[in-house]
Amino acid sequence: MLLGTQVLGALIAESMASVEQHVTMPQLRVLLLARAEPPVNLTTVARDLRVHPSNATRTCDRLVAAGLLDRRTSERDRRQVELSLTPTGRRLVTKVMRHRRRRIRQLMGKMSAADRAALARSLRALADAGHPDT
Amino acid sequence: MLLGTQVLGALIAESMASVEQHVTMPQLRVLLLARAEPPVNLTTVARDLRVHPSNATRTCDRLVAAGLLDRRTSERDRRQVELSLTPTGRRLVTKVMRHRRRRIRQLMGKMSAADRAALARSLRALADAGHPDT
DNA sequence: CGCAATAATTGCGTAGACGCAAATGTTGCA
DNA sequence: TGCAACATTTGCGTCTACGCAATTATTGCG
Repeated sequence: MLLGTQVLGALIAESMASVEQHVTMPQLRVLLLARAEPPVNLTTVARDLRVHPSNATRTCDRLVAAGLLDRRTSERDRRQVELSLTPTGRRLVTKVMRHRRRRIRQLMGKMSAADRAALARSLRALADAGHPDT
Repeated sequence: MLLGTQVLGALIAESMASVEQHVTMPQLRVLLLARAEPPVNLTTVARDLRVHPSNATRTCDRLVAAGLLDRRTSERDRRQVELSLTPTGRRLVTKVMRHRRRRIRQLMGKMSAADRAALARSLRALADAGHPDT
């Protein structure tokens, strides 16, 4: 069990780290969050990353500066900001995910078709367990 | 598939990050490496972490300062160093792994027994695929 | 209206990770 | 022996992450 997560962990860490993608883990997490449920406000980001709001602000600063994230003040509540991906940001996330998918496929390629199918089923069950909503 | 890795990824990242354990990811990776095949030399660490040797040195500096790692010059080749865990370091790694095991068990607790068994089997197959030796 | 609560930002300080270049010590081979 | 190759370290500079305290802008309620 731990062995499996060891492999997956290393794999995910590697592709998530998005080595050549020029984004750090916290940055990628913000992008993923912004992609999942836009528009996101800063408090949500801070809560999700479990960091102080000031850090969330600065991480977003960098993403905005990098042209990956769009930050605008909300119409409904002008205290809040609305964060969403720019087209470039969307492309980058897609690229990172594709890279990750490729690595996973590469690893799984060494398994038998049956094992592969079983793994997919199991991970789906795990996903359902860990993320009941949606 | 990706969903599953998403869940596992978050989980692993969280427990690996070893939030309250006072070690960073690179540090933990060094400790795990040193535990897996001691004694490790610095070049190996640098290669494994894919960083410049100077960084490996400094990460080890911190671990030594923290009393988690033992660094001594090799007898056979006095250019090299031999890195190994101190008792404290060993205890810490054990603690981190136990924490991680607990989190995994907690998550898997929400799955049916059958799903759980299937997942364990699949991950073992994955581990074998990604790590044929041993 | 006035004021407390809320959202975000900014200034400030700290720590870790990282790369590069230069320096040091050690080994092994011509 | 002498020198090139190797292992590690040190000095230096940069970047990101992070927390805390103080500040600004905005909202909503008594």
